[in-house]
Formats: sequence, C-alpha cells, structure tokens
Amino acid sequence: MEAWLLDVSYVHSKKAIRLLLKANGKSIRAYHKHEPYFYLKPKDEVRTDAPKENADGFASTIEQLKKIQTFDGEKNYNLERIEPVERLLEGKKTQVLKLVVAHPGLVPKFQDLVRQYGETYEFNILFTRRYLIDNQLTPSSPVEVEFEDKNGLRWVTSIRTIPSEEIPPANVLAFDIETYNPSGMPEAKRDPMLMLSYADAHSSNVITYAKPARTERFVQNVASEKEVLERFAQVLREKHTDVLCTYNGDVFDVPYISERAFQTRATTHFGRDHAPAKTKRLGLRNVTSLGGRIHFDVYNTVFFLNYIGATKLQRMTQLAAYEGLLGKTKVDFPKDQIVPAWDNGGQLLTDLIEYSRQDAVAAYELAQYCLPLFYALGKVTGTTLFDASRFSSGQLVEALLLKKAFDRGEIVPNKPTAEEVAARTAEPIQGAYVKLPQAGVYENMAVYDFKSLYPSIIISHNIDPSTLDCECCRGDGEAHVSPMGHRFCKKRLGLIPAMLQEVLTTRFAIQKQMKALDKDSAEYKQLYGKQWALKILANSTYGVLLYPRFRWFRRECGESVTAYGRQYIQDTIAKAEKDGFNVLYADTDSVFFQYGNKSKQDVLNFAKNVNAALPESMQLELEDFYPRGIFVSKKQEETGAKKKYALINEEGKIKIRGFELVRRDWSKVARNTQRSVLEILLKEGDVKKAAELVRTVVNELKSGKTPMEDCVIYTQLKKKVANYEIKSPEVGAVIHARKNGVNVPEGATVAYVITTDGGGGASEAITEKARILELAKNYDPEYYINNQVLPAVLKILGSLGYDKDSIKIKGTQKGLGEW
DNA sequence: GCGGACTGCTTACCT
DNA sequence: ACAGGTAAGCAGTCCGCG
Repeated sequence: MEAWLLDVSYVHSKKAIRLLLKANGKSIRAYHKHEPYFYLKPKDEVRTDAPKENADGFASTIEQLKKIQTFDGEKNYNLERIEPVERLLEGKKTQVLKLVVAHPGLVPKFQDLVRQYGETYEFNILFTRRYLIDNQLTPSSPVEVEFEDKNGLRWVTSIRTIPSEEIPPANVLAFDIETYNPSGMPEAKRDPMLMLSYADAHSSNVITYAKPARTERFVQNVASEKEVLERFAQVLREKHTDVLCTYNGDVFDVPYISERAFQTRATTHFGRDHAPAKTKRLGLRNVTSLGGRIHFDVYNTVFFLNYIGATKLQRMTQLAAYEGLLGKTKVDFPKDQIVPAWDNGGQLLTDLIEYSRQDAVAAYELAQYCLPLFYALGKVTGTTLFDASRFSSGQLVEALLLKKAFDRGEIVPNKPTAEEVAARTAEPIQGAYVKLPQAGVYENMAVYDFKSLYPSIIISHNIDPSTLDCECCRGDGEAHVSPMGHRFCKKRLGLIPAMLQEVLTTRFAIQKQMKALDKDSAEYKQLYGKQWALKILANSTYGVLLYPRFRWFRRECGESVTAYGRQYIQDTIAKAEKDGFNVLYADTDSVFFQYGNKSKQDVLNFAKNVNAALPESMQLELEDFYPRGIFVSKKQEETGAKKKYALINEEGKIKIRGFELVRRDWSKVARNTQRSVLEILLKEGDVKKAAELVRTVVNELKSGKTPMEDCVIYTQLKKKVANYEIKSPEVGAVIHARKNGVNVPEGATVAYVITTDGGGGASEAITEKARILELAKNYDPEYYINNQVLPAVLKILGSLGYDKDSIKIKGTQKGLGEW
C-alpha cells in the first residue's frame, strides 16, 4: 500500500523501529526490525598471510571475535554475524569487517570489546538514523509499504520511498497553557495549570475551570484542572492530531501538562501510546517528544530562522515572532496579572482567556509558516520533522553526509575525543580578507559578489578530508594546490564537494522551475522550502569543516578554503584597479567600486572578463548599482570602519549594514535617529536637515517626552549572572531586579533602561543606573543624548567632515551649556 | 588622590 | 554547539602627575 512516512522511533521493549504512517486520513502504527552493526578495520598484525586485498586475511581475527561475549542485563550475546566487506575509508578502498549485533544497545558494548583488534567506525550513529539511511528512506514522504500481521501488530516486510515534494497530509493542532504563577516563574510540581487553548485550521478554543463561567462560544468550561487535561487528551484523539505544535513546548508546555497530569492523577496521556512525554538532552537544550504524535516546537524553528539571518527579531518571544514573521499583531497580557485575573475574575480574566486563545492561534499560524520549510529540510537531509526542526546546522550537514556516504559505500570519520576537540580548538585559522575603506560619501558605485564563494571553492578544488594528500596525484600539476600549499586529488571527487555540487545544481534547477509558478501555489511553496533547505546546507558546509566536533573536521581543508577565498577576492580587486575602477571596499566575497566616468557596460564587461578566467562552478555576479554610498570612520580614529556602510540603489532602496541602527543593543531612539540621518544624507545630501532632526530628538529627550520604550536596550546574557567578571549595565539591571523580587531567568535577553536612579547622581556608573524595563521609572536624558543619540549620528556626520559644533548639536554635558 | 589612557570583557554584527 | 573578522561600550586598571 501507499502511505506517508511521518515519523520514526525506536521501541526498546520490542527492539524494533516503530513507524508512524498515514494513509487515507488514518494513522497507522507499524514495526520494523533492523540489524544494528558497526565496522572494524583490524590491525595489520592480526592478519594472516593471505593476499592483501582479500578480507579472508582476517581469519584469525574473526575467530577471536566470534568468542567475544557480552551481557546486556538479561542475557549473554555473541556477535550475530561478522561480514568481510569492502568500503571506502579515508579515500581508499579498504577491507573491513561489518560486525552485526542482536540489538542496538549492544553496539557500544561490543565496540568497547573489539577496539583492541583495530579501529572501529560508525558505532555511534543513532539507530533511527541508521534505519533510515540503510533503507534509503526519506521521512515526510510517501512510501510503498507492505506488512504482515504478527501477534496483533503490523510488521513491515518491505518499504520504499516514493520521492515527493508535497507536504504530508498530517493533522496539525497547536496548544498553549496559562499557569498560576504567584512567585514569578510557575513550578509544575506545585502551581496548577489554569487554562489550555488549542487551535487548528477550523477553530480555536479555551478549556478552563475558571470560576465565573464564561459564555463565549470558544470557551469550554470544565470542573477542574484534571478535567482540562482529560478534555484536551480527548480533543487530540478526536481530531487525530499528528503534529502537535507549541511555542517553547520542549521546555515548558509539554513537560508541564505531563507533570500536572501526574499531580492531578488525571487518567490520561497526550501521545498515542501510554508513555508520558519524554524530555531529553539534544546538544545544549532539552527536547520533548510524545509517542505517536510529532511535537513541533515553533520556538526552535523561529530561533533557527533568526540565527541564520532570515529574520532579525530582537527578542524570541512568541509575540515578537508573530509580528516579525507574519506581520500581524495580537493582544499581550502582563505575566504579573495572571494571578489577580484568576483570583478576582472579571474583565481581567476575560482578557486572559482571550490572550490565551490568541496564543494558541499564533502558535498554529507560526507553525503553518514554518512547517513547509522544515519538512523540506527534513526531506533533503533524510531526517524526521522532529529532528529537522531541532538540529543545529552542524547536525543537519552531518545527517546529509551520513546519507551520502552510505550511498557511496564510504565509511564516515569518527567523532573526535575531548582531547582532539581541545587540540582542534587551540589553533584557529586565518579567515577572510576585508579591505579597509576610506570614510566618506561616494557616488556611482557598483557592488559585485561571488555567488556561493566558499561552496564553489570547495567544489572547484575538490576540498575534502579524503582528497587531501591523495596518493594518486603526487606529480607536478597533478593535484589542486591551495595557496596554503595543501594538495587535493584531481581524480576522485570527494564526498563533501560531491554533496555540494548536488546541492547547488539542484537548487539552481529548482529556482528555474519556480520562475514559471504562481507564488501562491502549493507547488511554489514546496519548491521554495526545498531551495531554502539546500541554501542552509550549502552555507553551513564551510563552517563545519572548522567546527572542532565535526566528523569531517580538517584544518587543512578549512584554511585552504579561506586562502583560496582571499586569493580570488584580491585578484578581483587587482583586476578592477587595473581596469581603472576605484575599489573602495571588499569583504570576503564582495567588492565595492566606483566606476567614475566609465560606463555601466564597462562594469558588466569587467565581470565577463573575470568570469571567463574562473573555474566553471565559480561566478562573480553584479549585486547592484548604487548612485550613492557612505562609509564612516572608526570611532576615535581617522581610519575607515570595516563592516559598516549604507548604500542607496537606483530605485531608492537603502541597504544598511553594521551600523548601530541594526543592533538591538542600542536604544530605538538612537537607532531611529541614526536611520533618519542616513536616509536624509543618502536621498537628499542635506546635512542641515539632518542636524535639525537631531536637535529635535535631543530636545525631546531633554524634556522627558521621549517614550520609555524608545529608550529600551536589549542585551542577551550569555552566561549565568554569577559568572560575569565585569558588571555591565545589563548585569547590573538583573542584579537589581532580583534584589527587588523580580526573577529574570538565566540566558534571558534583558530589556533595560538607563535611569536617574542609583543614588550617585550624574557621575554614578551606568551599571548602577540600569533598570530592567518593568522596574524603570524614568530614563536618564543625559545618557541617551550623550551616550546614544549623539555618538550614533556624529559617527556619520563626523565622517563627512562635520563636528558637533559646526552643526550646532550640543549635549547636556557640563560645560557645554544650554543652547 | 585624580583623571586620562589603555586593556580586557562582552555582545552583536558581517560575510 | 558551523567559521573567522570586526566595531564598540563600559568596567576596571594602569600610570603620570608632582
């Protein structure tokens, strides 16, 4: 039959893989046995004198391996099978032994026991990964599957993926809870859940046991917290929910309802099996899964989108995500009002209920936005939706390479030991080239950049751990030789270049296909997701080559990539200068120049010439023409600042990079003023007008009319508060808040304001005057004028040869006087 | 004992 | 828990002064 493969898990009790399938609107549970195994490359000395390339040469080793036994707590096991096989190892065809064991738990035990006989490989690949790779299955895709019934369970007899870009027909539902939180942060063992909201494509509802019964259609009144939980479990069953969405449910909502179900003795469960939700560690954070349903935590996906730069959210709250990703807004409800709302009822409770409902709706809508992207990412990397939405980019690249390595008969490198990681971390490599710009305003600029510079270098020069210093290209001109002097094979394509080539060519083909489609069509969205996924993978690959924990880490590969990169960009700069262009700036893969009295055609011809000399998969492409652009000088120095510029193109669109106004750790008043100044200068070139605007802002700050929210500075605390050596303003604000009974969680993004508090008057350290937003009673105009607005705008005006006095902008610093 | 210069910690940005 | 290159604020410290 044909079915959709939604999810894969391992069931210890049955020592089998459990599949979640979907066919004709119904979910199907099926089991599948799979052989766990790992590889052993025996030491040479235990080989017999049989022919070198003949694996039977391992006869004596095999005899010894057969004798090895281990105990798993229940019984003793030998290796199930010892299979001599040929695989590619470090670029060479190699005879190894495939050691098959009875169940996955025995892999680490046997690995430990056989290590004395040689090198072991692929012993720590998660069993569900192993299963998907070995069967070449793609989750979230249709499969052709056959079963047989045994003991009332469906056992898979054959299964094969039918490639499809379509989104699986899963039933999606989102939920959100509100909890009693008298001491700030709710504690699941103690504080009850008050209401639970859920939303899907059809409706949104709130289940609650609030005392004054609400009569709105969407409120379902029940008698107790226990009944809320039971009712929700019933909803999940009735709606046959396959994908259960939350916002931060990994850490909060799902563990919370599980604990509350336990505390209230609710006879219920939220998965499709009877197991409680499982929370485990994945990397640095906790993830929570439910049996038989896919828990899709939108927070992870929003975080990922922001991390890769797809969005620039200042905070990761659900509200910020809703506004930032979907461009919509919803009601907010102050957390400290939940207890009064619940205790006193009335309008406040009505508001809380509505807020809760909207939270579920927002989680659902955000999920609908993210699902196509992460389904696609899962399909490309061969991971389930659960994993694809939680993996880091390193794990995603690893997943894809594990799959591709299997398809090529290649054994994957082992993960490094802690000592290896430390050694790798100790020696950083030289990175990209950045040309120092001269501060000033420039006209008639063109910007070029290399299309996928690092991926295309890896492909063009076959950079891969297994192609480094190969034996087959020893002679002059036989290998690619990087500017670092490292040699890469010219005969056999490496795993990573092969993967990247496929990724880039597929992406290119998809983008071509997309051009013919309606942007609102389902097909377009699917293809968009796929090309997005491919882009993520291409962009992450160079980074992981130098990531110390990566299986394919290789210093020589990483430093060759950047060395080639520096060479290509510097050659391009030299060529542009030789052709008579004035090169202003360059960073990694981009070059900015003025074409002066030359024509745009000359600019295009330049690229044509450059491209003719580049390897096939490399390309320099025109980013845009810019009639005007600004580079500023470095603070306190004459030299220009790198990574800070503003450009305006012929359509009047402004591109700004690096300035304070793109940073969240600057106040809105400073950022908005800086933006306005830049816009005036780029569009009109009117310094007087810009100065006038600054004076207005300064006056507003002085008079106290500036809204407090424009003075908020956001800074993330990347360590625990106690671990800071220096007490910076954000740390000061948190310490003050905690002293005053407001809990700020570790690792939070702190919203704070510099106030006039602190006791020491104007000279008091800024840290002592910092207050978290909730506790800020005012703002310190002097600080915002002298430390925020003026530095931000003077950086620009100052770079153009104007100083504070010439444009009559004055702060409030003592001695400057009033004006 | 004071104030400016300098250093180091820290964050968030750019490619 | 993908890389290195970079600007910049603020705390804390150094250092010269005399």
